[in-house]
Amino acid sequence: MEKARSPFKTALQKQEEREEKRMALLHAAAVMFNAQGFHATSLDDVAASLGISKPTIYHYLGNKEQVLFECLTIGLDQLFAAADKARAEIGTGMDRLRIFLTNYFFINIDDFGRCVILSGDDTLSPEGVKNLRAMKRRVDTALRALIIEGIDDGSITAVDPKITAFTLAGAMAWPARWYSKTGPTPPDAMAAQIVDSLMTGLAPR
Amino acid sequence: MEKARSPFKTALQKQEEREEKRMALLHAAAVMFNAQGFHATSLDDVAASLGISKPTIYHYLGNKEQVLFECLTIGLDQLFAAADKARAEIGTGMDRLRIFLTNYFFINIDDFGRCVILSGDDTLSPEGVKNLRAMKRRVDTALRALIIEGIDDGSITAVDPKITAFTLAGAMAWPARWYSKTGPTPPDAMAAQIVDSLMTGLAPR
DNA sequence: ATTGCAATCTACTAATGAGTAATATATAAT
DNA sequence: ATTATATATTACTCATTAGTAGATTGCAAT
Repeated sequence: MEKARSPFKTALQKQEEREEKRMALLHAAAVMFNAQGFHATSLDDVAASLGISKPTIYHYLGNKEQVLFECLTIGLDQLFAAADKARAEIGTGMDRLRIFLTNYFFINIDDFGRCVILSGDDTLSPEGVKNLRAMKRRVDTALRALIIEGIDDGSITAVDPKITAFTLAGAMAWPARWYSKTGPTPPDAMAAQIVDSLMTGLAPR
Repeated sequence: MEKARSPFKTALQKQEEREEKRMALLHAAAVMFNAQGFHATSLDDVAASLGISKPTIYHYLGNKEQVLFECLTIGLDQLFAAADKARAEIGTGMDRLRIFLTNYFFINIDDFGRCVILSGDDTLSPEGVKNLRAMKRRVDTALRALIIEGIDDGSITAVDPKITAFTLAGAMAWPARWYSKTGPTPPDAMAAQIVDSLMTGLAPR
């Protein structure tokens, strides 16, 4: 027999509710940071957009910089997870690079990923910048590794991995600035077009 | 016989002095906007960096948004001039595209060009955004024209001009975020590497 | 001389927004 | 019952900063 639905919450449920609220706050903040920029967004506005008051944000997340830092961490974690997953895939280096870049695109046009691209390093404290840089470096390293593996197995033409990683990252980051999911070209199609175009450039000849 | 150097200035000299001061103000503002972001930079700070007071900025430039708008206009004018010049050059479409992109790089790592890339559209009033968009579109149009000319004369492989223009723009914009002129790789070398890498991708096969 | 204009300052205002203190309520634990 | 903890609020403080008013100085033209 099922337990009757009870209004009395278990510890686990409360934990989950808290986490859900935390995420809702972060998401609301990310959206507003992306739309208006970090400094132009007040925590009062973020709170108001969820129908709550500012101190509640402090209760769940701490100060404004921490809010941003959490958003960036989520975005970067997504990128890193995508890199890990792509690297574990079977296929040539180019195959796996294509998979990674496609997901890179999806993450970059998502709220937390956009945050990573749109926030300048300048917004954080020196401490925060250091942590952020380290996370970004991990993603860059993974990207380079994929390129190198492709060169080694002959699926990618001989290029400079470092420069190539930068140009690819730049090309993938740019859409965060202008692409709208609700525009004429749906995300899948846009990702395919951009990634195809880049892959053509990297194909052996 | 030469005129004696006189401390009494002609109208022209005064005009020039004014213009020089105006530019010095814009440059100082651009540098600080790039380093800390628009909203995190106060006009008091900009003024202080030149040893003057805030009202002087208002005397020369008007309000804060106008200061930014001027900076952006200068950067975009530089880009457009580079495009014009490249298009007037002789050589294949690819040759001219290479010339344009190389200069695009130099402009983008310069103070006013950086401003264009680092400032989100969000910072300006709706009016300003409209003007800015129009200027950006002109540059994008020129870039696409070069790509199309290259495809037509066979110096560039058949690609989608729109998508290619976006990926190129993204790849060229990215260095504004991380490249430092005083780092290990000098601007010329960095430009050459990046542009070469992109051109390889566009070469016919 | 006087009037006007350009450049610059000091000293304000008015608004905004980060962060906190004190408080209220509800639930959970003892 | 009582005490502690989590959630959320109102109502502040304090610092920052865009923008302005008004004064000052000096040069230039009449």
